[in-house]
Amino acid sequence: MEDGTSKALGYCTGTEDDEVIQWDTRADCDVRRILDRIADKWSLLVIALLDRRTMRFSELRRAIDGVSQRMLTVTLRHLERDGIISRTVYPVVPPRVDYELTPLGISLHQVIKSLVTWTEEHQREIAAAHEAYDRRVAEEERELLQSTARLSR
Amino acid sequence: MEDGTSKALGYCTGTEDDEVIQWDTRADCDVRRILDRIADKWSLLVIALLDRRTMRFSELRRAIDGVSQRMLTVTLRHLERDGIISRTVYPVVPPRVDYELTPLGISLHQVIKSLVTWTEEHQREIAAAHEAYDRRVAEEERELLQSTARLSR
DNA sequence: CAGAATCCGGCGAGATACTG
DNA sequence: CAGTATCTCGCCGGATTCTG
Repeated sequence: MEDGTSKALGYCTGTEDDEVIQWDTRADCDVRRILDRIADKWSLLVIALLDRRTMRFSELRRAIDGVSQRMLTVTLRHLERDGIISRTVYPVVPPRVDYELTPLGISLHQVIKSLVTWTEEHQREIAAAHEAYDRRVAEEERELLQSTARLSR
Repeated sequence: MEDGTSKALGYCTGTEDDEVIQWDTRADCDVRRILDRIADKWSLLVIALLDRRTMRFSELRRAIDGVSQRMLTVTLRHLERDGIISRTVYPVVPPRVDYELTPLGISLHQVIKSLVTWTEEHQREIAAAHEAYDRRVAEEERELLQSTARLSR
């Protein structure tokens, strides 16, 4: 846990050449953490769901449907540690735990939204790029096969 | 390769309940791809570096310093397939390959920048959250140990 | 120089079983 | 209900070796 933090710091402070790079390599340590968090398979879903209201563990589990209880726990712990969500335990039987976005989490959600918007706006371009790329690769493969056949005859 | 795409599509279209979730689960397929890309350990660096100018393979390799040639290749292929960067091969000896951001890549870089900005603006809050969380966990651990000791005596 | 191919070690994620 | 604990297995990423 703590050694992960220290390792990240060491890695970042260990940048010996500050010639070309300006904001990215330095920001790497912090940016990477956040990016890894929001790019995490489940974090996005959790943040999106909690944007509407506070939810219980099993509620999230059912809503996401596909997440293992372990990964949901891990995800929630990470988000909590980052201050993105808050966790409230009610000392009742049966146990009840509520999760909700913190102000920090809400502001993060705004940024994420803009990213999602960008993606939605450009998904056709990306899909087209995929097609073009795959077609080009297939074409090159065919040419390669033909030239090989030409050599062997 | 291609089965990955079909699998992702199948996974996404396989959402049977459209009750609570609105933009995220549907966007999951496309958003996830982009997020996985920009959250990828090296993609960010590549995009940031290419923002300034076109670069050769070995230039990127040297600039990033820490990336293996394999991962750089994989990263570049992914970005190329997504239409984020373009790859230009010059048929000369020794071989020369230039990489540069496409218009799509440039626009993505803008969005990423805003995310980085958010991160930079909130890194202190996040660090504080980390400290608070770790302190709280340590505290609970201590209490647990004390109650255990109390029981055993 | 710019990769492709291969092998391999670590760890992240799933499944299962157990607790308060 | 809301988790922990443990085990296993897949695959991701690094190192190495080989081409055009």
